[in-house]
Amino acid sequence: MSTTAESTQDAQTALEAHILGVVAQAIARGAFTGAVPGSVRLERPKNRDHGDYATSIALQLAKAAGIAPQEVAKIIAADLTALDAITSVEIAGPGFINITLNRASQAELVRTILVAGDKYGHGNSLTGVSINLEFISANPTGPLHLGHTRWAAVGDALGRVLAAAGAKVTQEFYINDRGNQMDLFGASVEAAALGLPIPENGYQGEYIGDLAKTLVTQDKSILDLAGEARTIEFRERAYKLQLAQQQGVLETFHTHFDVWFSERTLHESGAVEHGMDKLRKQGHVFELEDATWLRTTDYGDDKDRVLIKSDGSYTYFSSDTAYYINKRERGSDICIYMLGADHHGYVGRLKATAACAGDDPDYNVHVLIGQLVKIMEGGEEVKLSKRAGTIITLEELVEKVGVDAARYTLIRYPVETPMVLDVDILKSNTNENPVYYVQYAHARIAGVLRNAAELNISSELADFDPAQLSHDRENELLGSLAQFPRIVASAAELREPHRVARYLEELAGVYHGFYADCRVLPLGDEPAAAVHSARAALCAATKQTLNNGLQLLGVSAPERM
RNA sequence: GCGCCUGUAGCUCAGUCGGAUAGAGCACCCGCCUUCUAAGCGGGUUGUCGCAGGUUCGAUUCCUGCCAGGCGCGCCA
Repeated sequence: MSTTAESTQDAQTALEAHILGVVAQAIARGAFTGAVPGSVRLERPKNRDHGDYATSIALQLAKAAGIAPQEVAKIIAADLTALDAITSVEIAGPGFINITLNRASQAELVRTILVAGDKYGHGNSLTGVSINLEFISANPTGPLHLGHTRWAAVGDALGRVLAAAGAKVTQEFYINDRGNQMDLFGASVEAAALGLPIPENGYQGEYIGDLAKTLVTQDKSILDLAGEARTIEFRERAYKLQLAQQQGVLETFHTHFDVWFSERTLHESGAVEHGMDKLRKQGHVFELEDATWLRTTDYGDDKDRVLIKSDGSYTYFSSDTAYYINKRERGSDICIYMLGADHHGYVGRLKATAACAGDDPDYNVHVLIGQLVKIMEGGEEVKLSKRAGTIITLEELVEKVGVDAARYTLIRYPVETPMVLDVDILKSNTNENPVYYVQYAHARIAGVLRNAAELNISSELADFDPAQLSHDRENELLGSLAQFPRIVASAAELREPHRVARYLEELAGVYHGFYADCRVLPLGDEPAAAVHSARAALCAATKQTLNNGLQLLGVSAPERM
């Protein structure tokens, strides 16, 4: 194996390729019969007695070979031992091949990590792919609530993960600033300002009164207007205020958007007509009972969808289709939608819309459906209701538990998990939150490295001797650090940023174990030795990896706690 | 009725292409600070992986059916 940084960075991949070569050779020379597999997968055994890596390839090949899996394993194992980086190869159980690597060669990973710095873990599996990531997309008619908050955290983290995998990511918020809801919103604020009852189905929250007050305080002359002009003015000004409020809250939540896309502009710019032309040319638009429809049933939707109602007005769906086409024309290869479970019925029509536009719905459209978040408080489920005033806003959650804990807690579960947040635990017992476990590991290392610097213990690569790292705990830590790049790659590929959080918890645990058993700095009058520098460098590499991982989640990596 | 999601320890939940004795945190019990952060470490207790079949060397994982819970099926947005 070469000693370049690149091949070291993914020693596992190199080893997998090597084993595949060995298998291919064995089959070629007739050691056993069968087809050469497409790939060989190594896994990290749960039990450390099973070596650093294990593969079940012999079990898979045994049937075609017509001999016992153990025999196949023996043939493969015999050729593997020739590799320098491999210390031992053992056959265990029904035919697993367990591989133990040379510790010094594994320790070279420290060099890889420190050279890569904040790029460690980044890859190129999505290089050249342009991804539009749309999430939250709330009406600008009120504060962001808990459902939005889950997407704010997960969406932003996913964007970071996709970018780390090499994709060109556009994080986008679609502002639903058109239609009945906006009108009701404006009328509600107007009514509040005038001291009139809120219109039927209008917005009831306290914030409506606050908005009204703010608007009147800002400019009393708005009350001099009359009729429709006044209603419109309230709507427009309240819209601006509410949107700015959402934007401000998201900024403090470290959730970034590259594009704030207004639904209105789709109509004003002619994008809706343009989109419809395109669909018409593809031959999927038809007229029925004075309405204009898109034949989404051509592509698996349960029913066709109306684009233009019989009264001549456009449906929300028409905006959606135009928006999709617009995204694609702006250069996005893949459009990711993050929707709540109450919108899962949209998947079919979104995919069908893409197909109607001539795209491949399996590639160009990816819809993530997030289950709703349940809230427990005082041992009871809090029913979220705008009318009853029991919605929990993003702002409130952050006030209660802080940005880091809120983001981390929401990110660490797969979105299809209907999660239950116990506000009491988050409020009263924040130490139990795993985010502190991970952050503490980072802060602990920072402390060690500060002390190392005072003692003139180098954690620099120039003084790094990989042969010093041979303790089981060091080896375990190196093994865990080595996983990071493929964790990031799989999180990106599967669109599951929670994998990064779970990995960080594991890494932090492994570090804490190392810390307990391996003294990094010299004790008392003990002279500084090479092992201290090596361990300090290992600490620096771990700190870098934790930092990179937390960065992907948008959670801070504190130097002190 | 049709469709999507979920069902794993007392609680909250991990467990991508099927792998070895199914894991973590919390909770409970017992140890560990006269030197690098005890927000930590080590040990112990806790399971019909919803139920029943099927596929195979092997199923928590894949397939089918059923049960339970959540959500959705507008010329609303």
